[in-house]
Amino acid sequence: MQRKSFSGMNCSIARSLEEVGEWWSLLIVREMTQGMNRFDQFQKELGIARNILTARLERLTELGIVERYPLPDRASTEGYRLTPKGEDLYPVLLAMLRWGNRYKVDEPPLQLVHKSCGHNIDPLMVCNGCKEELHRRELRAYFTETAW
Amino acid sequence: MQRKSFSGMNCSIARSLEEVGEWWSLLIVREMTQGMNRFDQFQKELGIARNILTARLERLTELGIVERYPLPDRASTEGYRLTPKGEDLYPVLLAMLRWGNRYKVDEPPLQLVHKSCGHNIDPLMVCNGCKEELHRRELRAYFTETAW
DNA sequence: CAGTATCCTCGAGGATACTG
DNA sequence: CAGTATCCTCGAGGATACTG
Repeated sequence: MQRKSFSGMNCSIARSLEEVGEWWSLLIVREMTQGMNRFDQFQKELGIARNILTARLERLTELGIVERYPLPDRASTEGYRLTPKGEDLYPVLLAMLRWGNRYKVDEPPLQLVHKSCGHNIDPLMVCNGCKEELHRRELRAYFTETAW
Repeated sequence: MQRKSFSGMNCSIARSLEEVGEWWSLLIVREMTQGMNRFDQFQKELGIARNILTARLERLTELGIVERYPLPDRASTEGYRLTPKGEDLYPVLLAMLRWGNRYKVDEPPLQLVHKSCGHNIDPLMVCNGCKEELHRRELRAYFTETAW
């Protein structure tokens, strides 16, 4: 990103985008949530250029979103997997999945099932206090009015 | 995006990124959730180049995320605001805000308050059925295993 | 104030051949 | 199989002067 530094923007969303707001990053993370863990799997699955994949994996590793680990079956190589920080991107993926499903009627939306309760999932963003769904007008920012 | 078409990817996340996965788009949407509605406000607030802002607003409008509307106070010009489709990006912003707050300890995280219950919010992604927080291992995709 | 027009930079991404 | 190396394209983004 050749944009001027956005770290000074004091905005968590801008900072998040700085780390994973680039196309392939989130898709790689998605693959990892699906259990993909090897270079060629990502490459084949996503159709990404090999050099770019190398660069993305390096960056995600630097940022602590991805880590290497020894593959149990194949002694020679290491796989990639999400760190806790990476796992924590799951809600972002869910939110995007939901939105994408909702506004792309041309393709059948993918339905997710919650194993523990059996429910078809429409992921909901709720307040951890009252468990009510969050809507933007019901929120107030704590320190400033406009900066997130 | 000069990537080959990702519409064939059959992945809601990819399709979402296709629409708003570009840096400025989500930040513009964020500004709109904060009530910003005029060209120069976005430009000044975000520090985005004017021609780029024009392009982004056009694209967001084409995609049905943003719409024009007559400004009540100033008769001559129209403002920009989110459509329902645009408003529905709110959970995505919340998920990113949460993640950004969580992993950027150097800056004081912005706290959100839920007006209706007074709680400090840590937005939670829950199952709409059982209201339990969603974790990736508890989900099963309905049609295919790997495609989201 | 809300853009449009012009010109420029540069990095993200692609393609592909090669290597331990 | 997991990359690295090379070379290339092109569009996103910036800066800035101008206009109704």
